[in-house]
Amino acid sequence: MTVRPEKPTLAAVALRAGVSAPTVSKVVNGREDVSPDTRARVLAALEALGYQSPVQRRTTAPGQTVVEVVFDALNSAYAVEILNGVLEYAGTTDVEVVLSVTSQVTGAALSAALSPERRAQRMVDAGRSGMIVVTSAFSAAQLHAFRRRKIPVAVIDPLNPPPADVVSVGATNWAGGKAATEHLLQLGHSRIGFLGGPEAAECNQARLHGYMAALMAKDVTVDPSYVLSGSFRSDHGARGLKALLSLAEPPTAIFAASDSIALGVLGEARRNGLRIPEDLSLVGFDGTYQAEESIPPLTSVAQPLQEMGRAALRAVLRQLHGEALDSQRVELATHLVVRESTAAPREAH
Amino acid sequence: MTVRPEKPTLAAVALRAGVSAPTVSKVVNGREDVSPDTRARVLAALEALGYQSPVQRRTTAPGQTVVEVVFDALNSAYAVEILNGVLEYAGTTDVEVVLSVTSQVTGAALSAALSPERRAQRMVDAGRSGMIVVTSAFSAAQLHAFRRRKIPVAVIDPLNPPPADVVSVGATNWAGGKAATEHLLQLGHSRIGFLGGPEAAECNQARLHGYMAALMAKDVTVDPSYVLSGSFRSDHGARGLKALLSLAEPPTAIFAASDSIALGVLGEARRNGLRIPEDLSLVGFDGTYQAEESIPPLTSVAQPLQEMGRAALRAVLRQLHGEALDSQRVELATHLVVRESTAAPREAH
DNA sequence: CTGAAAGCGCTTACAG
DNA sequence: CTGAAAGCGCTTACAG
Repeated sequence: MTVRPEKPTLAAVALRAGVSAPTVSKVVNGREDVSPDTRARVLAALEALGYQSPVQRRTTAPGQTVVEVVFDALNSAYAVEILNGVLEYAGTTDVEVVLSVTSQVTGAALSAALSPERRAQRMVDAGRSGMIVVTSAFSAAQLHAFRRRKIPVAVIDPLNPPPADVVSVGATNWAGGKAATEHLLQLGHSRIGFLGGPEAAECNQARLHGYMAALMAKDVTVDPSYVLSGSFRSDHGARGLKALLSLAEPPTAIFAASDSIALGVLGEARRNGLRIPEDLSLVGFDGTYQAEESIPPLTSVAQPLQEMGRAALRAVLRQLHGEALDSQRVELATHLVVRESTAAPREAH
Repeated sequence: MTVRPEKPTLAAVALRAGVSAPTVSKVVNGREDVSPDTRARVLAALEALGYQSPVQRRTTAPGQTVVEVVFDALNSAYAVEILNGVLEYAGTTDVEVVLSVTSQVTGAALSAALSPERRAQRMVDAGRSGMIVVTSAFSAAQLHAFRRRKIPVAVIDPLNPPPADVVSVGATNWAGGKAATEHLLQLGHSRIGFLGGPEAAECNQARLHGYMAALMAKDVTVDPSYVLSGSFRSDHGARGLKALLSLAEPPTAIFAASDSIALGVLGEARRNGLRIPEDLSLVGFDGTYQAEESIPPLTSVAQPLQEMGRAALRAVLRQLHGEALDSQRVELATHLVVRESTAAPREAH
């Protein structure tokens, strides 16, 4: 827990502020009968010594470790798998998991209204031992505010690049993107489309660059009209396929940067009478049960999502206990799982 | 919060136990130097007065409402939708959501070792304001222990019938089962199979009886070999279809008691070259995005899962605030959503 | 093992 | 407004 060893007392604050203990007590408890001048001096001393009133301390359960997991939304198998990993490790380490979701209308409005400092202070007051932030955009100022209050944070696949000193957990996205594309190249495809997630997301960029690296290694030129970033949701897959099919020379294979995107492609293909894999090969990313259970089962780059959840919690607990981290960046291996959505192109020679 | 108005002091406990305050202090703090006899008397007095040590009180954040949501497992769209409903309402009411899952190996072992009383006491010590139990089997003794400690509980679709005085939230399962079956009858099917969830689960029984009611209303005899209960997971759907197809006269339509079961049927049908809906009509239950995104999109009985989550939290908060409940049983409406997995049977006349 | 006494951190009631 | 004094709930150190 590495807290200030000597917990400051009311008397210590009083001494520093040059007032009596009862006066400090009044300020702490929000009484009115204190002169503005005295109040200011006491507040300064309170802040300087980091005093916590019994009521404040009450909200900080000592001994019990509470980690808040923040998702932008809990609407994908990807998110649920990560959560399950966190929960599993939390169960073995007696850690409480508080769950929150930022995309909720009211929640978002509320947190938007809070300054980074106030938000971080809220976490302290609520007794959070640490935080895991998944797929959300956190400002550097916010992450900094947490650090200043000694709340360990780990981010998983953040939507924006985190500051260098924040622990981040992810998968080998570049290698995964490369493996997916190489698989399609090996089958004989050369017109390969890429349907990506949010352009700013680092994990998406890595997948895109893996895709480009594989193409360039085979001297296949990257056709910019084949690359469509947007979101990890299935509607992007449906719209993306529509756009690709309207090209003069549509791709014969698609690498989708998430299984959800791939499922959107699958649905749109069906509506257009395109068979998969006969007319179009399709590779997804994530390797959730969605890939396994889809019809046809999806070739996909599997991420160890549960392991990522566990790794994030492990990193938070390590920081909390003042242990050294092996690395500020934990990167777990992806691997291509070939199922039935990929085959040689029809016009292959 | 309706807590005991006079919070009991160490001195009061000492008086009742006939010992001095320091002795009670030792017992509370787990010191060894107390005779077993004295310890027993003090513990009895502690229990009788409901004394909480400062450390215990510290874990009970006053003002902050913390609700624990307990799932047997977080492995279905059904569970995730309910959770999202809870989270959404929690966000608007400033309630903290602690998440736990009982099916985890370690977690299950741990809670199995705990007596109902100790488990309930843990919840009190951990400062839980209330609990929402989803699809889990809780013993009457456990639910009783919570009630004795004034922790409001709401159960959603419990695996075992809860005691009459426990608030339960569910959907109109009987009506939903009836609607699904009537839809198939109307299309001209008369050989309709039922693939159900756990036999003991009340929601499953209601769906089964709705199915039977619809058949009986049309004077269709219920063929017992057409009714296969088991689990809500997809593997039950795959095995169930296999079993039904091995019958001398297989059904021409199947009502699956969950979308996951239906997806299992879909996969197995595909492996057997059976087209849906041409060769076999299929109705699911739950109406999650899985039904919407499957190929073909699944006709399904939609449950208002998010609303169920919200209703459960609302019921917990009502009890917490000492407000009267409209009903011990909240039952929300289901409705049939017809998509593309149902059609008239081939040999219809 | 037990508890009278001292002490700690904080709050309350009130004199100035 | 301020703080000396009294008091509260609990713990600690130690005599018996």
